[in-house]
Amino acid sequence: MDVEALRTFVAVAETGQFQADELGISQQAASKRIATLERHIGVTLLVRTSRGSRVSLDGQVFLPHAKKVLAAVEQAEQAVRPGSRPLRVDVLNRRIAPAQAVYRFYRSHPGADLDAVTLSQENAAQAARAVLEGTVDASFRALPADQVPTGISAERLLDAPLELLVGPGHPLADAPRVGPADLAGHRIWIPGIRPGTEWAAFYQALSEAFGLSIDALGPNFGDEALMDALADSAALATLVGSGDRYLWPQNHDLRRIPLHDPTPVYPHTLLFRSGDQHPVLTALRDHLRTTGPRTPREVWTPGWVDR
Amino acid sequence: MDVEALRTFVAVAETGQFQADELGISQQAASKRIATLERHIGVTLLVRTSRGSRVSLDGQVFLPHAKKVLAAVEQAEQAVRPGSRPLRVDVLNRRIAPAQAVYRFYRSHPGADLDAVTLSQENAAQAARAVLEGTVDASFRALPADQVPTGISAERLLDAPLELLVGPGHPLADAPRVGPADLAGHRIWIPGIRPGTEWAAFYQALSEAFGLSIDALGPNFGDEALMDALADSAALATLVGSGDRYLWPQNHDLRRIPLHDPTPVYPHTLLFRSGDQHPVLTALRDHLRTTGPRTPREVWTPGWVDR
DNA sequence: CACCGGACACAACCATCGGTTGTGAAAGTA
DNA sequence: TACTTTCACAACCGATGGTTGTGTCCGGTG
Repeated sequence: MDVEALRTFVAVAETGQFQADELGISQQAASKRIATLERHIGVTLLVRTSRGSRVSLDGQVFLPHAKKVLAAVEQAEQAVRPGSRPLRVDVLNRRIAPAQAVYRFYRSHPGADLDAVTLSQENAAQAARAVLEGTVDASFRALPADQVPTGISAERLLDAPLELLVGPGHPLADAPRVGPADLAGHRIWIPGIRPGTEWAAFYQALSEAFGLSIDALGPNFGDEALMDALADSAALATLVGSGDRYLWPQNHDLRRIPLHDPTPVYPHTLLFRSGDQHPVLTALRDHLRTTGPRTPREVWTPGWVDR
Repeated sequence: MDVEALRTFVAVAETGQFQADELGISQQAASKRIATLERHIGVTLLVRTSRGSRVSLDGQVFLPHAKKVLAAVEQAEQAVRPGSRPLRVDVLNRRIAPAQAVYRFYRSHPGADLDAVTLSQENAAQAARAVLEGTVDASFRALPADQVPTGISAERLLDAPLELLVGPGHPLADAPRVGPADLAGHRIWIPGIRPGTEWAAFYQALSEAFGLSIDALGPNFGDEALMDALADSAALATLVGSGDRYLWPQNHDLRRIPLHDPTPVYPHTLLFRSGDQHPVLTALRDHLRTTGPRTPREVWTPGWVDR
């Protein structure tokens, strides 16, 4: 049974003629459609005269059923219409740049139907699978363009500049700005980075590019422990995103020192299903493209990042 | 939205794979169907893996709606399925042969869902229109084959032999059998036949064929009045179908005298919508074809009757 | 009474669609 | 590594469903 034929039948039944102007098909096509429908269900639905058509008795029985089918179809389409449910965005971690960017987007789009979740996937490949399966609609990751699975689109929408975070006793504590190469010889500790993740790859590339010694291994005993260690050490430093909200460097007299010439940036990339029509997703991408903190200054990213 | 695609989606969702064996289509066809459906509604319904498919979150939302559409379609088809309502047969008049034939059919088919109605249409053309419009499903009439409207089928299924009905004083009252030609010169009165009807045409043809004087005009004052007149008259006669149930010739000592050589028969023809699939209609036609009182003897019918 | 116009069906034609078979890629398994 | 399973893509092709053109029916009209 063809849904379009039902639509045609309802229209003809209501207008009384096959002149289906608003149907967008010719009278002959409407005639064939309904003839096919009648042949399919085995009864005559319309009484044709030379001055129009009326519904037969069987047609009168069939009409409300046809309308019910059409209503069910409409409801089914409505139920999954893009935008009918909140957009689920994986922001990785509520402290870092993606979460704050999504929050700014939400502030500037008050009606946006949006859930920010933290999925805690191991790595970008698992996050991509979660996106593919619909667990979330989008996820902020950093993924080389040639590793994006089929069915997933990746857009680099958020560059997070890195800053050096040191305690008051560190030799660079009072420098107004630091170049990445200046960090050579200093010990940089970034706990909680698990091997095999894109974070590990990023810091690996960074250390190779500038001859740094970045210690990205070891368990993470919590931000407080890290900050305590930084505050007490004259040799230890770490790297954080310029927008990361740590509570609170001030409490420990920690210093954020911007990196320049070039500025290493972490290339947050939004993964989403190719062709996803969700209006909030579209708006979020537009927002990030136009208002994101992409800096015009010279930046450094790993070689495996596009552009 | 294609209903078949919904059916396919439900099957795939339940089996977990595109091996749509019971769908009667190939795996590739199922894949294309669902891809088209997904493109149409704008969301991904299934998560494809190399070992089957699972429904995505959107698919889980969509699935019950799809089932509802299919149920509505099934109900719509059920509502007008041939046989879902009683067959309405116009028997013209409960006294004459068609009504009795339908009654015999009903007796031999106890479960048959059947309404016998008397439509009181003026003539066969109007009855045909009523059939076409679905007011009744079938009507017993006598209609030349070349006057059957398009969309109507006509089957001559019931031959009603005529008998002479006379009072005890009539010259032919004691004849065991009479030939039509023997009636020439006798006055035959058949009240209640309106001009323009197929009955008038039948008696007109009969009178011309055998040189009879049939008075078919005049109002019908009721069967009782006719029988009273017959009982009292030595010159008056009328013609009745051999199966017609008049109450009661015996009361007036009326005589039924069969006509032979040839036997004029009234060719009751069943009009019904071409292609009507109603099982009771099919059974009724079969019944009449096999058990009807079609006589092998020599019969007379008007020239405009087929065969 | 002949003509006209509205409405539907039929015929011919054609693009699109939805099916098939054949093949390839991905991923789990022996 | 080789094999199996499963789904997607490509090529092909007949059926489907659209179009235009035309015919018929029938009621209204000059």
